[in-house]
Amino acid sequence: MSVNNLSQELELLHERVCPALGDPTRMRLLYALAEKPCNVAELTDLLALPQSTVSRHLGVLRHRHLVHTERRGTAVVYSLKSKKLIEVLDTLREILREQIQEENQLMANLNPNPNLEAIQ
Amino acid sequence: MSVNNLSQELELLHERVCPALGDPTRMRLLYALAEKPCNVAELTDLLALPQSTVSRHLGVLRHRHLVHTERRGTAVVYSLKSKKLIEVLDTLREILREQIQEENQLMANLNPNPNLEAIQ
DNA sequence: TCGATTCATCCGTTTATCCGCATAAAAGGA
DNA sequence: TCCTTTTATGCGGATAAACGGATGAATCGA
Repeated sequence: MSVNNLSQELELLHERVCPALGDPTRMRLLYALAEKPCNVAELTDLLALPQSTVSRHLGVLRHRHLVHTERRGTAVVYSLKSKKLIEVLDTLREILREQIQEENQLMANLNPNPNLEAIQ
Repeated sequence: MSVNNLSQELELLHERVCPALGDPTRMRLLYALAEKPCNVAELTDLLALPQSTVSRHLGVLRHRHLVHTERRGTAVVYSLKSKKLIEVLDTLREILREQIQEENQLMANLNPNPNLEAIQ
């Protein structure tokens, strides 16, 4: 398979990689797996969500080859295939933090001393 | 505003940053703006899509404060607020390329000499 | 003030995604 | 073989997102 132009490559990216980042539950799963490999039951406990929900989200990651799976008896152990998704998530969190900081700055300028006003 | 735990932060990320990466048209817009600031008409030409479609996608980026806008007469010039989104996209493309390479490897193992077979 | 230009938004339609119960499928032990 | 444990999926309903034509809003020049 080859990718001929940017537009086509981004289409592929949207199908095959981006869905990993499109849901907060999947992001939590990725961070959990970055800590250590886990089976579905462990992840279900950790996230405190129904098993079918967790399995479905893991399926999204698995079908896109973003995680590795290994059967251990009746259990299936999931692990992260590449740390790069975590790098990406960390960078996105930096962007979020910069945004929030910028908002706070704006608020401070509009309302120089909110505490005093709230007290009095 | 403050973020107390990972789960909550990821929820915020999903609302405020991830939508930028959730659509191939928006990714194209981000790459276009990384080259140089553009107004909507220029982007509409570049992407060869209806103006309303382009404007709507720009709105998604603008409402999340991921791009800067400046009115120039009747035109509105959009520019990228941070290069970090481009870094993220580039890393995602690396992940995609690794995936594709891995698939090709698998194919090669299953079918050691596809060219010969195709010819003969 | 009146058109022309440029952009944002409204609207109805279509498509995609998420949820979780219920159930199927896979594996192991009795 | 039958039961238990663990995981994956079928299904229907709810929600969110994308699409693009039509229209509204902002700005400029005449």
